Amino acid sequence: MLSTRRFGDIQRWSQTLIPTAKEAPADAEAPSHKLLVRAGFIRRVGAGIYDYLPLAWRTLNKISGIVRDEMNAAGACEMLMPALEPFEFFEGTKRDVDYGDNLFRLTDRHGRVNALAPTHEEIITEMMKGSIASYKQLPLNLYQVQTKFRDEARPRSGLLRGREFIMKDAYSFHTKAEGAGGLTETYEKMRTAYTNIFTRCGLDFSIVEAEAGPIGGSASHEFMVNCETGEDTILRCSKTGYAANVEKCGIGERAWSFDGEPSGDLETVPTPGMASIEDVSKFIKVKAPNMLKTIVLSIDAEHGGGWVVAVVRADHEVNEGKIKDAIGFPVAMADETEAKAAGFAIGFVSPCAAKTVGAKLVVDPDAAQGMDTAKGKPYFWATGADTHDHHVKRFNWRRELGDFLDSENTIVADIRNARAGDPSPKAAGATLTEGRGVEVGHIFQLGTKYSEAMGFLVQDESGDRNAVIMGCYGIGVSRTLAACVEMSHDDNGIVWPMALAPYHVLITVMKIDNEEHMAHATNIAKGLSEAGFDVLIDDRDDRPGSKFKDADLIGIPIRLTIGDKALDQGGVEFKQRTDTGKGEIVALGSITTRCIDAVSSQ
RNA sequence: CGGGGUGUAGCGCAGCCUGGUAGCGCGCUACGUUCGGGACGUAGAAGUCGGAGGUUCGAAUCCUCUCACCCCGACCA
Repeated sequence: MLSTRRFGDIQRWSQTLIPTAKEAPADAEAPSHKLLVRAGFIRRVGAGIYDYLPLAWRTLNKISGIVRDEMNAAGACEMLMPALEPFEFFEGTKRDVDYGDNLFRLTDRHGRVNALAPTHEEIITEMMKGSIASYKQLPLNLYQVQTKFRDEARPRSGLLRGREFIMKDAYSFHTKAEGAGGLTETYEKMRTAYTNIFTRCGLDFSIVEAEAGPIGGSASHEFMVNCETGEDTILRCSKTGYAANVEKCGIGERAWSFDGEPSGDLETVPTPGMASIEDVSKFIKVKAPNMLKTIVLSIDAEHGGGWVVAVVRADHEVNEGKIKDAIGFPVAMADETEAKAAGFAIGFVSPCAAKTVGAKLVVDPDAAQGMDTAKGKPYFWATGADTHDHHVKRFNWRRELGDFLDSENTIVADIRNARAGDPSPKAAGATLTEGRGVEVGHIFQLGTKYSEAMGFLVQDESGDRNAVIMGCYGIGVSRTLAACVEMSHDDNGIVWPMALAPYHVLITVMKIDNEEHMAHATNIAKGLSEAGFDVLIDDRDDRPGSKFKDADLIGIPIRLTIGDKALDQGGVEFKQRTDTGKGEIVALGSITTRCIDAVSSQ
C-alpha cells in the first residue's frame, strides 16, 4: 500500500551546517546578498558563483517542489537535458551571435568547441525533431529544473544575477496557435500555473507585459516580485491594472504639432567638449525638458541599410524597440566612426541632420511641439548645432525643417520609455505609476523561430509538413529565493513565508544538558513531524541571546522556546517570526494544534 | 567594455604617507565564572600581507607588471 502521509524532517543544528555571522562580507550590497551570507545560506565561490549550503538547498527544493506540482498539474512533464552542448547547436540558430560573450564556450581535448547552456531551446528542439513526426503526437509541454550558465558582463547582488543559477525551463510544441491544443491555450495554462506557483510561494508579485529579448518570439509576460530594490521598472495603469515593463510599456495619446512661430532667431553657442545632456544643460542654462535629444541609429544591410534620426525630449529616454515598431524594422545605435563619416556630428546632432545627411526622422510626440501650450507661447528648444562643440538655442521645427516634416521621411510616434505620470495607454485620463521588481518568471510565445531554423516540421492531417509552433516558460529558481528575501526581511534577518522556509519550526532549547528539556524538544518535534512540519532543533551549547539572534536571522516562521520559564507553567513559548511582542505560552499537549493554526491563518 | 574602489587570520578592519620583519575587534580552542535577546576573565591557536618581478642591507609599506573581487554605467534577463 502506498503511503500518503508526509512526515516532516527533524534535524539538529549541531548536525547540519549553518555558519551564521554577525557581520556581512564588505562586498555585499543587496539586502538578500548580505542576509543570505550572514544567515549561512550561501557562500561566494567566484564572481556570480555560489555554494548553496544546507538551508539554501532546502528552500530551493521547496521552490522547485511547488514548481513541479503546478507544472505537472498543468499537463507538463519533467525531464532533464545536459548542460554541456556542442557549439554548432547555437550557430544553427545564430544564438551564438545573439548571446555573444554571455555564452560560455569551452574546448574539449579534441579541439571541439562546446557551450554551457544558457537555455535549452536548441537542444530540446533537436531532441523533439528526432522523436516527433506527426501532429497526432502534439501538443506537448516538457520541462526541467537545472543549472544554467551565462557569462554575465557584470554578475551582481549575490543570487539575483549569477553566472551559474538554477532555472526551471519549459518548452511547449503545437501545430497551431489558436484553439484546443494550440500555443495560446498552453500559454494561458502556464500563466495560471505561474500565478499559482508564486502565490503558493507566498510572494507579492505582478504580472507585466514584457519584451522578448534574445529568446525571440512575440507575446511575453514577466512575473515580478514587487520590491523597491528590484532591477526592473514596472509601470501600472492607475485605472485598469495594466502593468508592463518599462521596455515595453506604451504611452497613451499625446497631442503634438510642429507648427508654431519661432521664439526668436536661431543662436549658435559654443559648448566645448560637452557631450552629455547634463553638461550642456548646465553650461547653456537650459533645462532638459527644453532640449531635444537626437540619436543616430543605423538600419542593418538586411533591411536596406541607411540611417534613422530619433528625437526625444532630453529628459526622456529613447526606446529602440518602439523605434523598431514605428519604422517597421530593427535599428541599432550607430557606430560612432561610421556615423561621423556619413556626416553626423555625433554628440552635437540636431534633427536637421535627417534632412542634410539623409535619414528617416522619428520624433516622439513630446518633442514634436511647436507651441508650448502650457505657457501659451512658442516652445523654446535647444539642440545640437550639427557642428562639433556647438549647440543652438531657439530651434523651431517649421523654420528649420519646413516641408521635410510633412514628407514620408518624418514619423511622429511613441519612441521613448514611459515613466510615472505619463498618460496610460489603456484608459483615457488615467496615468501611469512606477514601481520596481525582480523578474522571477518569464513566459514567451516563441512561434516558429527555432523550429524553422532547425527544420523541425511535422505532418498535418493533409500530409503537409509545417514548422512546429513553440512556447517557452522560465522560472529563476535560485533568483526566486533571493527575491523572496529582498521582499521579506527586517532589521533582524530574513522573514520566510511558511512555504519557502527551510524549516517550519525552530525549537530553541535553553539548556541542552537538561535531559527533561531535550526530551520535550524531541517529543514536540516528533509530533510536529507527524503533522508534516519540518523541524530544526537548536541543540547548540550556546547562550540564549545568541540562539535568539540566530533564530531571527535565519527566519524560521515559528519558534518554540523550551525553558524553565514556560515549563513551570506547563508549556513552551510559542512565537512567530512576524510577531513583535513576547511569545505566548502553549501547553505541551496543544503545540501541534497551535502550529497548524498558525499555518492555516497565514 | 568605460568610470570608481578594494585585496593584510574564517569575518570586519588598522598598519602603508615617513621601509626595520604584522596588530585590533568578532569568531575559534582550553579552563573558570556566567546563562531568557549576540556575557566576562585568564591562557592559547591561527596570516604565502592577492601574485610576479624590481629598488634596498632590509618591503605589507616604494616602483613596474599582473590577477581577483565589489560598486556605478554600458550590456543582459
